[in-house]
Amino acid sequence: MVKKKDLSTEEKILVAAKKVFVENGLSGARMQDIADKAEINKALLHYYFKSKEKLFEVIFKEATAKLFPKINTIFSSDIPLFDKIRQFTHDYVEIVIENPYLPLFVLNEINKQPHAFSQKLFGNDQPPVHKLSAQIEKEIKKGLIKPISPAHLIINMLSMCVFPFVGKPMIQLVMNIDEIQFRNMMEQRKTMIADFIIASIKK
Amino acid sequence: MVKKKDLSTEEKILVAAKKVFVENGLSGARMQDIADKAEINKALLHYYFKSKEKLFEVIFKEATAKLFPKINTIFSSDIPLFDKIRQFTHDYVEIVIENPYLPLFVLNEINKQPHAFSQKLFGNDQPPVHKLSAQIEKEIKKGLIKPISPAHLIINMLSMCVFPFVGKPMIQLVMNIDEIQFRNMMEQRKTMIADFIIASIKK
DNA sequence: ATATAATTTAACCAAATGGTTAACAAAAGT
DNA sequence: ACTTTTGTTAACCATTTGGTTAAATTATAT
Repeated sequence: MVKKKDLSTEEKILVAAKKVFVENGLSGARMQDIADKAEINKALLHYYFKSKEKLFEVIFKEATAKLFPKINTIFSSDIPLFDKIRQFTHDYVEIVIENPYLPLFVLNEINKQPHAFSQKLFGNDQPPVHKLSAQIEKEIKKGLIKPISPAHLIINMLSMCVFPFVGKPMIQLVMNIDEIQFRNMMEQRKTMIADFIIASIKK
Repeated sequence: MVKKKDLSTEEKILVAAKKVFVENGLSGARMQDIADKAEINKALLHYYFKSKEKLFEVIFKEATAKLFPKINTIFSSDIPLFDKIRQFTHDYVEIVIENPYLPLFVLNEINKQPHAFSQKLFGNDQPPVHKLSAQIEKEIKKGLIKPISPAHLIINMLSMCVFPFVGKPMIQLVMNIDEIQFRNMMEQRKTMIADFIIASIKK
């Protein structure tokens, strides 16, 4: 457990802000709440980060920086399809296990301002789905996997990786499981998702 | 297109409130905004629904009433497993296509207050997963499908049904598709998800 | 030591926000 | 006709909230 006393004021603010923003969203977060959690005066927040929006942007960028580059890298890497599926699902679930509240937070904000976000995340580059899509198409043509729309396959994969975290409280409710059981299940999903997908598409 | 003039004041409020709450969440929604959209005075909101929270609760209940009872019914119905999977995924995707913004809205609020929500939704009854779980276990023992944890299978199914809507703007961004293309894909998923699952688990 | 820059705080402010009040209008009972 | 209930509004209020200011304290450089 890291004690806040060991951190610089700026770090303390970031730790506190992350928690408050992720729990409450942009509009639900209170600057006073962040200040209290960071054990500083509210004016200091504005001294370090000019406004609520500016502070939020820092937190949000940190969050997306964790969640997106990995997709990019693996999607466009040069390994065989099944390996790619195994690696992506494993690594992605691992990332999200370490940051279980980020997906819902990020998805919310993308929903609220898709345009602003698109530019920020991808700039002028094309998102990296095409390479993976092409790879899937090629495997189908070669007769190595069953026919399936690449878009759907990718959506399925992403869904099974991310959704359990977005729907965590609901899943815990419906399935009546506690934190530890949930965590264990997510650990299992690191390999289970790939097995499930590959079983479905391999000939 | 239904004109608001034809609706009673209460209905006008509900229509407006649903839109504002679903778009902005509880904390992000403004009572004035709802009043404006319903073309009434703000005080009337408090005349019909005592407070913001009360109004929210009505909207929220309406939303969950759409999303949850279906799960219940199908999960505990007495049809063969594959039929059940086909029916659930089809019906559920259909419901969510008609209400694409409800899942994110509902998941957010469950996240913010899981306890209050649990009681409201299920009361004292057990959630209805057990029957489906048992059915899956039985099929595995009979050797009709490959071994898989029922919990994971159910989570996978739910993920593929719901996530595309929760992550809609992100998916549109990453895959570079417009509203119509997205809608078409979701239509396809009514049958595709079941095919995908069954292909994975059948022997 | 002294001047300069970086941190930190208490007090304050304007705008936004949920909610109330009192008066008025329309509808429904009698 | 008139009394009561229901529906509607403008004006107002208290609180919350993001943000500012000016002064004080601490660290840093000269």
